[in-house]
Amino acid sequence: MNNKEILIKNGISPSFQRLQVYSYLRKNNVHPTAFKIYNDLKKQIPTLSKTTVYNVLKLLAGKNLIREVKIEDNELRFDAVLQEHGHFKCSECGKVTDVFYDKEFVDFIEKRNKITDIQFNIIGICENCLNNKN
Amino acid sequence: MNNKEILIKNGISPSFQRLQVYSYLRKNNVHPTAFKIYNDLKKQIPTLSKTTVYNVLKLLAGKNLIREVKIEDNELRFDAVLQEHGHFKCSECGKVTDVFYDKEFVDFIEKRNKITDIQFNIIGICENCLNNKN
DNA sequence: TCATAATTTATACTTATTACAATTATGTAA
DNA sequence: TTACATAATTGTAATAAGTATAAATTATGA
Repeated sequence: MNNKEILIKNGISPSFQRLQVYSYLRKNNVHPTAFKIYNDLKKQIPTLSKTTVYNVLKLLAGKNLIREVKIEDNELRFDAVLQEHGHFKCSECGKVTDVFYDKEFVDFIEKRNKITDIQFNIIGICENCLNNKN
Repeated sequence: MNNKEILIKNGISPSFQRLQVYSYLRKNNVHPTAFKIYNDLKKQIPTLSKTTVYNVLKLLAGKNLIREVKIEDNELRFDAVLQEHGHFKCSECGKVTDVFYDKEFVDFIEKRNKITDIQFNIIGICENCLNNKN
């Protein structure tokens, strides 16, 4: 199923801009901010508006096609990998990588509460940056 | 060791405002936002400035006496419970409660990377709100 | 008491996100 | 095809959290 079909299946009419934003997120799996998405896509779509990007992101997140990722203040990032996982952000190089964790204790919480979102973010310095320092 | 002594021990001169903010966080373990702290304390300290609250919070966080907790956009919350744990925020009543989790896989990550902060936030509907609905 | 440093305060600024109204595109019935 | 209704996009202005800055106040120590 391609990106266009996924949008349609989720009740989103696949306009050009929506398809571009969604495709960008699925291709560039780097947890970009809204501004980065806007900035990168503007090269291909010069008329693109920042509001559109925010609208589309909100729409996609509402349909659970992407996930909002909150790591640092003033930057909401987005992720098209839906499998349950956390994130590690290197405070040196800024890269955000995925961290997959055991579901056991999440299941425990889920027994009594209704979970709608999990944000698991680890901030630190990655192996690569640690080595480059010495 | 009382709050004043803790501040001194961590190299923070215990001014009235600093002591008030720190004591507030230790007493009111509800993960308040900076604005809530400011608003509540202003009743006792009418001259209190928002900037002071932000300054003190930053100072305390820098000395690891409190932890910044990022759960939803546009609201940075603060926590004086330093034991490693996550948070569950009920999207109905807004309450934030603590969730303690197994350290095993964090240790795994720590073997190769340097961890400076962990943000583990679960958003959902709490038992209480689920029951009240029916 | 006075000088100096530390702290607090008020104001202005930055920046991510949202609200809103105007414009443009799209799909359908005549 | 045309006209119209609806949906989508755009640009601008507003909102609000957090920060920078500098002035004012307070504390400290000789």
